[in-house]
Amino acid sequence: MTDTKTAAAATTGLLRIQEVAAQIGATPRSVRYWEEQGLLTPAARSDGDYRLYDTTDVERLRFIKGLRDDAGFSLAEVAQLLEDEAARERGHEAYHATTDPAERLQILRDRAARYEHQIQMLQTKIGRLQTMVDETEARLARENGKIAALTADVVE
Amino acid sequence: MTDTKTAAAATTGLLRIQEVAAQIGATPRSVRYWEEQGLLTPAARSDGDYRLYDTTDVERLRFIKGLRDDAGFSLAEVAQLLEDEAARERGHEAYHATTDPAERLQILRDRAARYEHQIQMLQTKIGRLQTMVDETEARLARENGKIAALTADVVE
DNA sequence: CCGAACTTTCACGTAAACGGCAATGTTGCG
DNA sequence: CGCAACATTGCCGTTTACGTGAAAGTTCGG
Repeated sequence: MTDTKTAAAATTGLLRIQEVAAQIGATPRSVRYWEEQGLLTPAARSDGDYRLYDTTDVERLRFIKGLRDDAGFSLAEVAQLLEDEAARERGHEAYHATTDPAERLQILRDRAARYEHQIQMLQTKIGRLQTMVDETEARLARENGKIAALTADVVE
Repeated sequence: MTDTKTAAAATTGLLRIQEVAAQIGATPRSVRYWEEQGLLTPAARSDGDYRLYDTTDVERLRFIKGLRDDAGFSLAEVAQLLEDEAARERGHEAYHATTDPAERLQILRDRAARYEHQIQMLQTKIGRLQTMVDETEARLARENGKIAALTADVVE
């Protein structure tokens, strides 16, 4: 049977720091540090001031972790990439509910532009890595050439 | 006219630390640190114990820099990837000149295997980055969908 | 309502990857 | 050979990205 903690999480849809940390493969300390550096703000706080995260938070955290571990960006660079996306999103949430379509469009277009920028950065990095692969493959081919020559020698 | 320093470099084919550092876009300090961490050993030393680098050293340094800056590997990981390639190469240089073809083949195959391993690592990283690109593109598509819907609303 | 487990903030500690001296030695054009 | 420019080996300082308690508060099943 699911315990109340899990049930509470199920009903509210909010997770505590350890749960999200586990989900993304990080430590609570890291998550707090990332918040300290302005990379995200938990969706809510409990009565006792516990950090509570929703699914978009988790998605964002996952992205942050990917940018750091996989792409090798520094937290400062990650901050740049994400800008204050979260702040804007929350800030615009109210906006979004009340303002006219033109405003909404602006917000959506901004977000789309940020995504495009992120894709750009990632692809630039992929390009550099691909160059390294190409160079290494060239070296490999050279070695294979030598190997072929030698084996021919040996056989002959 | 080229000065004697440059001429000396031209005749010997060996460069001093500042020159190689400039060529690869690093500082002499970094290059010394990398050496300290066992990532390479300069081809030679001058009478006065100046570090002297040859072209394979430069190639190696460039690769190290790429692995760190582009691929985001730690120096420890770079060391793993390169193993003690340099040591082996220099150690085998004599071997290479005297030993039988079978020995030579072994050396060449080892090197080829290391290259293949390096390519593997790099492609794994590329894969992870590509995944991130895909996810971001999915988000972008969602935003574009919303944008389309909204513009339709506005137009209608 | 109690205790175990979890969380909070604050503070200090640390490993990695250098930067920046200082004191001393080396190179090499003039 | 003399001197400016560069190099060498220490060694300490710095930044980044957390780790590791400490002290106190919160949650929640029993």
